[in-house]
Amino acid sequence: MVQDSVRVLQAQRYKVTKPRLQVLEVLERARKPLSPYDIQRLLRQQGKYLNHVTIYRILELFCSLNLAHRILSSGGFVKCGLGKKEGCHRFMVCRQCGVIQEFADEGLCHEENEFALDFGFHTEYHLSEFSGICANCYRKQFGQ
Amino acid sequence: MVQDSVRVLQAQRYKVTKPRLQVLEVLERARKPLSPYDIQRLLRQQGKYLNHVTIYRILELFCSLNLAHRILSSGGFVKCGLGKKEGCHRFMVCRQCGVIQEFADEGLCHEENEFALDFGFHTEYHLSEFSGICANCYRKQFGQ
DNA sequence: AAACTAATTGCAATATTGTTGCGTTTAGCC
DNA sequence: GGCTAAACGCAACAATATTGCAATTAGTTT
Repeated sequence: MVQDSVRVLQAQRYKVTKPRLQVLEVLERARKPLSPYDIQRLLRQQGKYLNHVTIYRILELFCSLNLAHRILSSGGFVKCGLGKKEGCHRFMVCRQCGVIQEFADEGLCHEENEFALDFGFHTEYHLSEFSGICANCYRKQFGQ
Repeated sequence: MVQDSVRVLQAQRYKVTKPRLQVLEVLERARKPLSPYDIQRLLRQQGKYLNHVTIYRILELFCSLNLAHRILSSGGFVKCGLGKKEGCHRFMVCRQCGVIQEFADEGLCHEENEFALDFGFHTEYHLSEFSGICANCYRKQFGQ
């Protein structure tokens, strides 16, 4: 999975540096929104040090390349699934375990746009975040 | 409109103070997302001074009473339309003039929940923000 | 209308988060 | 191995947010 992101970097002539790989790995493993300072803390626990400025800049780059995305409700960053269409990001955040899932659904996107258009609003970009209980936590809590 | 909010405060035995009224009025008039410090600046221009801590606390209260809502994409606060169902806030933010419109749509909410449920995700709360061009700006730009 | 009291506000100090400029290091290339 | 632009680290700073406590005030009671 990290390898996919590396290919995107290379394709755009961005250097594949140690800091960038480290941030990718942390995001990959977490599968939860991490703030820049979260990332710094996690790396420090592995004996690796990155300056926070570096982390900010790396995350900025990743977002611009759609390798990462910012979860707005918490401010944290998550690794993006690749190949998602721009303009429609849908995240489900489990309030119990914090795990996030990313989805793209053409149909729903279209309907949302139509809905807005009924009010004369021309949507260019929309984001939705669902907060609730993920399948895993639900099973644990209520049995299957 | 401010009067509606005042009634909510009174109903819950919260004091109707000068600072709270001032914040309500600023939010009411702006119809755009304002950060705590935006609010402080705007009030100062009217010769009124509020400590930023006070503003933070007032906004926290307003959000808990559903009198205000935080727009996540910008971090600003907007005055809520009253009587909206909890669990479904939908905002359209005009990227040109910044104006926001709030909507509640049962049908769309339901569909989004169903969509999530297909992935085993039990939605409790979801928020969407649409960014685009409002009816007004669209008309100005492209004629009616 | 004055006094009372709990809620609210202001203040000071501090913590957290985010940004900028510049010198040093390093990845990708020859 | 050396070259060079890109990337990183550092220092300083700016903006945003939080906490504890003393002073004030809204709403009530007398």
